[in-house]
Amino acid sequence: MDNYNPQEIEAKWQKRWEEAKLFESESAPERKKYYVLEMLPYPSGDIHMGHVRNYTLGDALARYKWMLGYNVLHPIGWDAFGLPAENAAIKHQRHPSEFTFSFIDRMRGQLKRLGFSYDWRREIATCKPEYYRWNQWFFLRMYERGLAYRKKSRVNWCPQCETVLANEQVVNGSCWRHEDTPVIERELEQWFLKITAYAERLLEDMKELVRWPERVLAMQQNWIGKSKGTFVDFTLEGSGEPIRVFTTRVDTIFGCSALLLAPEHPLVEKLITRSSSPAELRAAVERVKASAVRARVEVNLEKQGVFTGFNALNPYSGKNVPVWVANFVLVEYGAGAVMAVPAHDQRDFEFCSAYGLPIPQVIVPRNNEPVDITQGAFVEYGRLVNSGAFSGLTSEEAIDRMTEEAERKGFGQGTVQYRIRDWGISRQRYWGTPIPIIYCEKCGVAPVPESDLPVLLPTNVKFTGRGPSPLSEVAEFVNTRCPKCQGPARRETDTMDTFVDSSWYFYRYTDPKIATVPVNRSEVQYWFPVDQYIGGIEHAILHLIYMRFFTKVMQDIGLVDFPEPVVRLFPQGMVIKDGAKMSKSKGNVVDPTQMCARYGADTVRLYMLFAAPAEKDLDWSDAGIEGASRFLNRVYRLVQRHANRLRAVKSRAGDAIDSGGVSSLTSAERRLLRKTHQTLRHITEDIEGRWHFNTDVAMTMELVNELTDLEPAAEAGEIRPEVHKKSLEYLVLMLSLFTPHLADELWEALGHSEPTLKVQWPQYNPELAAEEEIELPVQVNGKLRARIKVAAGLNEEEIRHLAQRDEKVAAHLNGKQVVRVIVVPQKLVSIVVK
RNA sequence: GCGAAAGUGGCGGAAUUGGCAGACGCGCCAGACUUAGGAUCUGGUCCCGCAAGGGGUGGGGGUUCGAGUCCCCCCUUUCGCACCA
Repeated sequence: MDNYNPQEIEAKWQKRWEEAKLFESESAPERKKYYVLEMLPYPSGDIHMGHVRNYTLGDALARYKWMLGYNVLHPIGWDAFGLPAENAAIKHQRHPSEFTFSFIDRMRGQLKRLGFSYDWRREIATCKPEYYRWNQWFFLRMYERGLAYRKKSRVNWCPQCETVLANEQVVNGSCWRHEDTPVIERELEQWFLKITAYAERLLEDMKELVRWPERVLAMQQNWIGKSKGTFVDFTLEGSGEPIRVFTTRVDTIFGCSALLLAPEHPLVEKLITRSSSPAELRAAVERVKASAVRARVEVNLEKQGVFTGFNALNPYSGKNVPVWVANFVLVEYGAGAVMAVPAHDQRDFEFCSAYGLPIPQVIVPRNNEPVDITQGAFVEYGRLVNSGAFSGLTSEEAIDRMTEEAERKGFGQGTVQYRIRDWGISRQRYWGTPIPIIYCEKCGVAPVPESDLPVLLPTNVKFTGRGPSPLSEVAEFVNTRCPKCQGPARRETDTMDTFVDSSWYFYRYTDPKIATVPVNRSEVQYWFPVDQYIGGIEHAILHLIYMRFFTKVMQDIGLVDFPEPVVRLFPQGMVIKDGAKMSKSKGNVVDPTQMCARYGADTVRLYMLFAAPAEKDLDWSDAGIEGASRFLNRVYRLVQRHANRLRAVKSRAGDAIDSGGVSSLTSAERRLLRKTHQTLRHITEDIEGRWHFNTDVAMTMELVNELTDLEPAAEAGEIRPEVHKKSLEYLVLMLSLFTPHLADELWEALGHSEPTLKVQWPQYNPELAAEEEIELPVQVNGKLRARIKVAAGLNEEEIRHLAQRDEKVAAHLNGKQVVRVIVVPQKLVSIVVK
């Protein structure tokens, strides 16, 4: 018998699968479909273990659904635009597309070496004009609808990337790609997508996402950050100009002791001009502003502010409060100004304490317990005091009534505010989708006509890594004609954030070559929604919220007729080594390709599934993969030992043995079939539900142990060949989800000609899976005293007697009074004595 | 600081609804085969104890016949958010 040779087996089956076009699927309205989607990789050079884990999970699911008879769509592609290729271009003075396409070729080979069941005909690369022209198309549609707009804005700038970062790409004040590079702020004219217009729908439609993990929804909810409150207009003393503040606690407004403006608030400049000592005030405001900028990067910076010298009138109390500029007030949220209520807001408390402003209490606890507001703010709801006509109301009542009054008298209104900001997509980079906009001196901003798409990236570009965007230095690109007046004009030279690419790529897979529209409606109709999406938790907010946003826009422009693209989401854990994320700098990277060369793809895949539950982090262990390899060797030898003998035997499928003629089985056969069907039951139920593939693998190991233990019985004729073969076949079919090459090899050895993917997933037989004799533990006063063996169907009364008659149990009952006997069917017996 | 998740042998992890804690694998120990073993096979392996027995799921309390699982308090770790008014 030959030894298990994964290299040979895997090459053989990959070739056959490809020749048989095994993983290619077409829409077929009469067939039930299943769309398995995995997050597409960035072509960074090599597949890493995180990808392998992600794709191994998807592959097991896809294979399972195939065997159940579904028409399965299982595609892959490349998230091919992005900074690393451009940075490499700067370093090596070669074009980013060279790196990108050679990396794609290399990584495609690595994925193929792993034998994943992709329909490679559907492969896409987002950096190809055939793809990115549709990014431009989407941009134009959004522009028409006012969803794409330009504004001058303060942006996060990463000095390392030399580009703008979206808010969500800033992690703890640093660039998400460069942990040690703090972002700085810059003012730039930028393109934005109006995701805020969809805030409510993004929130509302979460109700449909019942198969998404709670924590992802919680993160998104937090990110959208809806809060209900009231706008209140204070009046600037002297000029009478209104100053609007936003508050969620209008009930506390009688306790307001100052009005605080963000340093960037437009009124600040006016107040400086009108000030009696403008120079001094300007300098002070600049200091506050500087500390505010720092505070956005650092944490817990001290609250600072400066009094402007002006007062404003509180429309409820009729009292004047001083107007300050404060470093912790955000200009872009709410109204850019807040009322400071130190007794009932902790931040205001800290601020007012620092500057000696009064701290009047206007809320008392409902139960009238005293609170000490000299130590900190009382922030809970309660009952109003010292609040004029509103005194005595509860906070809830007061918020409603006071908001009503503001609306009636015209100095404010109820409002809903969101934390989410519009999505800035401009990047001062080359390797991305050009934004299809032309600037004409006469006509202003003009969108590129749809018939002129795509706006192609020029190829003759210098990558210096310095100065403005590379595109702005390519005259042939920049200089163009205005689509309206045909006069000379300039092109937009910024490119799009690559999150645009990944917001709709999964639609393109359904018909990746269609040249007339971004997505083929009838194909989408058939394949959507995505039944299962698998990927890293790190995309919980960014990618997964942009993707939802895009689908809603697509719904509005009539491309699709549903609001949510993904039914089920599974975020898998990271692959780590020695407790840390794998990274080149730490030198703890394990290369999947090397592991394939050493152990074979099946071993790598099995280990990925076995080492940890799929949603948890997986700590790579060299000893662990050895174990997986050893197991597959055992399986190979086990099946091959019997293959010759059993090849011609017809396994008993669907006949008396399977359909419940349990009494016709020998006890060894029963034992074997029980384990077989228990394993099948476990795996079937687990894939449909929990996704603890580690326990599925463990169960197949137990089955292999059982098959090994029963070999003497098989040799002695206590297990008929057709039963033995049946069990081995089921083992192979179950393993085919995890280790498909080995499974197909063994399936062939057992005398079959078709690949396991074409075989129907077996159904477990509950009667065969059931235990006939159960070992019941017996507890006396909560302590385990004995185990009794009883027939599975025995009634409670008989069990009760058997338990008490047991020798060891009786010894503990001796001389005591039995108070209670609890029989839990199938589980245990608990006897309480006094 | 706020929010979420988690804490089980030497290690990765099982225990799906409150019911035999430690499945399965790694490691380790002993043995078999062997010129050899980083191959393979067999047996053992939570702790204390010769045993009977006792203890044990981060710590402390509680509910229950019975708690890894439920409740309260505390500790630790990871992740997310971090002046959002």
